[in-house]
Amino acid sequence: MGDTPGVSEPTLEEQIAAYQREFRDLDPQVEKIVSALSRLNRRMNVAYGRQTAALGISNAEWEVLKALVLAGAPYRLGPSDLAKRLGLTPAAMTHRIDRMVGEGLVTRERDESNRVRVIVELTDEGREKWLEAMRMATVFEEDLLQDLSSEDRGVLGEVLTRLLRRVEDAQPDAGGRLSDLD
Amino acid sequence: MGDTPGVSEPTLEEQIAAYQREFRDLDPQVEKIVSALSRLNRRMNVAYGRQTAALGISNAEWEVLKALVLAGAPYRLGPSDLAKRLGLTPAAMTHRIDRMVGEGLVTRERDESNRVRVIVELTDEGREKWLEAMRMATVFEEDLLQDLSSEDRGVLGEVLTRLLRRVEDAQPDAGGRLSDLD
DNA sequence: AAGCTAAAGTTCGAAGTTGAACTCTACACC
DNA sequence: GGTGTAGAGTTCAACTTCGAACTTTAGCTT
Repeated sequence: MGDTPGVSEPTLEEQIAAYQREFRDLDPQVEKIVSALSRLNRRMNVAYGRQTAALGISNAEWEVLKALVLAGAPYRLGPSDLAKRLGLTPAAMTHRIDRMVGEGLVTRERDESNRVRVIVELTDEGREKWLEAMRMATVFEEDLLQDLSSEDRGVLGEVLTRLLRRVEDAQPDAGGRLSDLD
Repeated sequence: MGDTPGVSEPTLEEQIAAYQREFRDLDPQVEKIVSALSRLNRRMNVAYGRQTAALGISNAEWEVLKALVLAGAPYRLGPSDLAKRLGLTPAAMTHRIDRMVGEGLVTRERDESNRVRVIVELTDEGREKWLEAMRMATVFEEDLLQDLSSEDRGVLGEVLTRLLRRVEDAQPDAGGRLSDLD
């Protein structure tokens, strides 16, 4: 097998060098930021995935739990609201809720004051799962940022929010699905 | 229908405030960084998705084109290598390549020197698509970072790579799928 | 009041992904 | 040289998602 050298994923530095070779007018500074961001995000999702799996749920389900908790007590939202917040189609939301009802994480009932609507509500078990996931997540996040001084953290948070505001203004979620795509 | 107030996605600030309400020992500084990162990434993927869609390809296909270009001339990789780099199962890779062969973006042929292997190679059309996507992406990225001074960009790039190194060390891709999950 | 229109959810079929089983080739060992 | 083992890639069934069609209810309009 002396044929193919160790063809593993290129490092960030190799990747940037390769892009510059193939695409002359590339700003390496910009590329570094964008690529690091994207890789970092992927790794973080993997980490979250391992943690939620340890709790017997999926990242997808964790997203639903988070949205419900964020809504505040009594932790209720309609399927459409949930779908909007998670960037899913209503169809996908229907199935996701089916599953989670089956697992006892949420309940689904018709809104008697407006019978077109459905209310999805967090169960105690769902809330408990969220809490455990949250505990694990914060440990991981704290570890991730361990090497950053408090000032660095402040600056990083500021810069990222600045960038976020810029995309959000350019992309006012109008109309469009916020599908994840990656 | 004056019943449900405008239940739209909470802003980053609202989200952090809500989490603090529900989970006492949450570091708002950490949460801000992590949430901004994740939202930013989602928005960026939406933006890339619109651009690649304008070229008649998907983000998924763009990822394959990128991996092949990164491999350097003659732009060849095996399905397993591709799968590893993209964080997909070999099964998914098979189907993805099927599609892309049908669209003329890549070719697939057996490696005559080792007939177990398959070589996926970028076509000229595939390379051209990559180039156009790259041009659009860099315009978007430059616009995204427009408000950041060169020093800010440098610092941001450094900090992000530092974080990336930290997760990569803790998570040496060993064994595990690098599935995206969100 | 009858009918229109809009909105909420669900159902259905097509597309993409996954994990597991399977096939085929290359290489090592006795 | 035959057998075994490991690796590459594909096939298959189950699951998740999407887009579009559809059902049901609420609120308008005349």
